[in-house]
Amino acid sequence: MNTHSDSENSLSRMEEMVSKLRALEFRLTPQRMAVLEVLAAGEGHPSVKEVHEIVKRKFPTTSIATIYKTVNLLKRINEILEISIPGGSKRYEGGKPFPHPHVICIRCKKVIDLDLGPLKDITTRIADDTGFEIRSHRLDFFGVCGDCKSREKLTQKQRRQRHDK
Amino acid sequence: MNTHSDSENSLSRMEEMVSKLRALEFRLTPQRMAVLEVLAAGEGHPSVKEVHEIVKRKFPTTSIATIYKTVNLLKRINEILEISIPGGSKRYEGGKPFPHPHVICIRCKKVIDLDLGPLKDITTRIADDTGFEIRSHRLDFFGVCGDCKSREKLTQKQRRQRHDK
DNA sequence: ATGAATGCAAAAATTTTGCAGAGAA
DNA sequence: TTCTCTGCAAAATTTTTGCATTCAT
Repeated sequence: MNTHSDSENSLSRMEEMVSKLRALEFRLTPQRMAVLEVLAAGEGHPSVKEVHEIVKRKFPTTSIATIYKTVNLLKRINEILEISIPGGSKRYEGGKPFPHPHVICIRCKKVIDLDLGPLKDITTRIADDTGFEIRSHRLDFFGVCGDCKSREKLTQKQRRQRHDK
Repeated sequence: MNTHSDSENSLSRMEEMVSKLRALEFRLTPQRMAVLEVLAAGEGHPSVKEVHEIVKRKFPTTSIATIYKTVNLLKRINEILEISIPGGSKRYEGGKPFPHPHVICIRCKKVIDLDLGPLKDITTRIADDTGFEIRSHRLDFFGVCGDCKSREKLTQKQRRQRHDK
């Protein structure tokens, strides 16, 4: 683990986000800062609802519309990454706002970052082949995480026992 | 192009889907068959709404709920692939019901299939690294297609002219 | 002071669900 | 005949939008 560089990272992500907003002359309201803090912390991959819950602890009157507006703003200026989860709501990631692969549990919707090399070669080839101007990509793997696998085995065992009776 | 093998492909996809449904003892209603036909044809990547439009031509009273139910059934038994489009509704593909890469236009939401090799090696490594049992993946590239690029250039030119006046 | 952001409520958009009746097996 | 599927309407989700008010700059 590397807690030190993690907090360094969140600090700098916070600074980066704030600079970008300032540079583009967006206003730094308390609610907006609170959203930034949640996403810059880089802990997990929260949904809008989860961000809202956390922000409301500090500013209880914060509306979900404000969270949506802020998250969409941050997405538009490429300061957060949006991850769509089949069968779940969208998740947001401020720690690494560039495309990178994930592993997603189809049971508990847990999201884990992966670190493969960049797909630059493939991207270039695809641009050449299709005439698209490629701007981003997503590479996500879906499966069942260790925890949910154990739970499934338990359930199977229970089911078998029930049948055996 | 290869129209012959295309229609062969849709024929066999249709047969495959029907067999699968029969094997699992689902009923082959006219509405269900119509949905199958649309998706087995493998033309494009229609949304539920688009499938509904087409099915209604033959069976005008078909409800959108039936389309949702059928599409979700086909997804569950792995006979169609679901593609989530950021800023758009989900799309479905019956021609190639296994994970494969796409290029998606972020302007007009056009979807094009790609044919890269399988990601088997990567998948195995990820399973080993994360303890996940990997069941599927998605690899999609986002960009602006040739058509939309031309349109954007036109708009830019118009904008420039307006400013130059 | 000025214009942008907030909060609220209403509206959209998408998908799911319950249930009575129709129809495939 | 039986049990699944359909169609309809209602509900649940998720996200967007309009507008008066507040507030950052």
